[in-house]
Amino acid sequence: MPRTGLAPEELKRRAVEVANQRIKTVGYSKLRVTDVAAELGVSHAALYAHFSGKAEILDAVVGHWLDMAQEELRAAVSGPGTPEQRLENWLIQRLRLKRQAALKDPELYEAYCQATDRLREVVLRHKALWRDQIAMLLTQAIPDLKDPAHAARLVQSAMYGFNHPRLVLEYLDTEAEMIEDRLRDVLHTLIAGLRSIS
Amino acid sequence: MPRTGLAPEELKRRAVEVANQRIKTVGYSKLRVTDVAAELGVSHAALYAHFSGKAEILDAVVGHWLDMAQEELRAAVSGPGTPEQRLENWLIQRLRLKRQAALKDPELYEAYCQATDRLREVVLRHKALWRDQIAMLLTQAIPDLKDPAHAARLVQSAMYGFNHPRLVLEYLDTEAEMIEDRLRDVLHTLIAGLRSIS
DNA sequence: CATCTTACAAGTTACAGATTTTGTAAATTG
DNA sequence: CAATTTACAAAATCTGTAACTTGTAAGATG
Repeated sequence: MPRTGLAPEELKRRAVEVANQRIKTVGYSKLRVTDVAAELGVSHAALYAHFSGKAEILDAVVGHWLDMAQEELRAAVSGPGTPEQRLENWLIQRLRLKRQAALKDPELYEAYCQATDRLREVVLRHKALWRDQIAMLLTQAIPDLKDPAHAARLVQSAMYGFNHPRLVLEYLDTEAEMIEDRLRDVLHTLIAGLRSIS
Repeated sequence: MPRTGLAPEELKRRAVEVANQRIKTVGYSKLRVTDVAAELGVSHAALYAHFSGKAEILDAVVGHWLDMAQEELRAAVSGPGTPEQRLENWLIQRLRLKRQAALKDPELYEAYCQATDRLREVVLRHKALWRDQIAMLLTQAIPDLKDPAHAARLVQSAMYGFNHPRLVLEYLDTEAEMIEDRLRDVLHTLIAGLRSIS
């Protein structure tokens, strides 16, 4: 019988919640698993029964944040407008979410940047997910598209300069509208290109 | 009369040369203006008569390196092939130069990265120069292109994910061919798009 | 009198020892 | 016996201090 009176899953959930909160308040670099454990009222060693280490806790926090973002993006996919407009919306929305996160919770965003730098599995999983979404929208936007997966990778490559977490940070003090206009420009030119080639 | 027996310009040239060499050997972060001065046989304060500070020396080193790169790229512009091929060549060449620099002189490349991070004037000047070259080649590749400057900015935006100094570093252990193929893909799709819109 | 040196304040880095933190294993508890 | 704790080694971080660097100013020199 667990002395915390919590099911393992519940404890994990709470640990992630506490870690998330602490990153926001004390900062990413000062997150200590000792403190998280203390706040949960257990010894730090107890957490090692549920997480393989600090990295896995961080991954869970970042994963949770990515899941939230994923959820918000779903709306753009099934929203109104032509497929091309929806793809544009989706890409713009993704960029805005990152910028907002970087402004509102810089420390949490830093955790995401670090996870990206280290190519953590959480981030790779979401990148693949995003590529699938782009492929789907592209297929709708360009009916006779030959290789959606290839085209999606192409679009993602061209968008990397707008979407890379660190570059988003770099542009944070640039007018959002200017960046979004450029993104749209690149996207529409690419789509025109893909249409003319198909 | 200068007690070094050197004209100001000559001393500046030598200082940059020494700084360049020292970055390569002892590393960017360990470059001391004291050491540069010592190697030139003058007191460190003497350099402050010629440079406004350490940053300006670094800028001169990076500027010199960028000028070399610029020189090497000129060949691609006036090389053989269709304008589209020349543009492709030029972009690929630019990427390769960076990758080679990052591999061969990592510390010097780090200086360049830092200069980019801090948006030093040297780097901005060269970015504008590059954009002009792209605009020129685009004009040749797409005869009835309406707004070459705008198109060049578009291409540069889409290429940013390939060309940003830090991202080049990030991809350093990825197969060059794979990245170059993606770059070509993006470029040709953009050109196809620009053609179909014009 | 332009060029350089010495002298100096303010800031930065280097380093060594103390303290914390991380992660593991053996012991404990319900 | 699963969940947790205590105990502990290894790694990372903090702290205080000495040495070094940067940049400035006042003075020296050809």
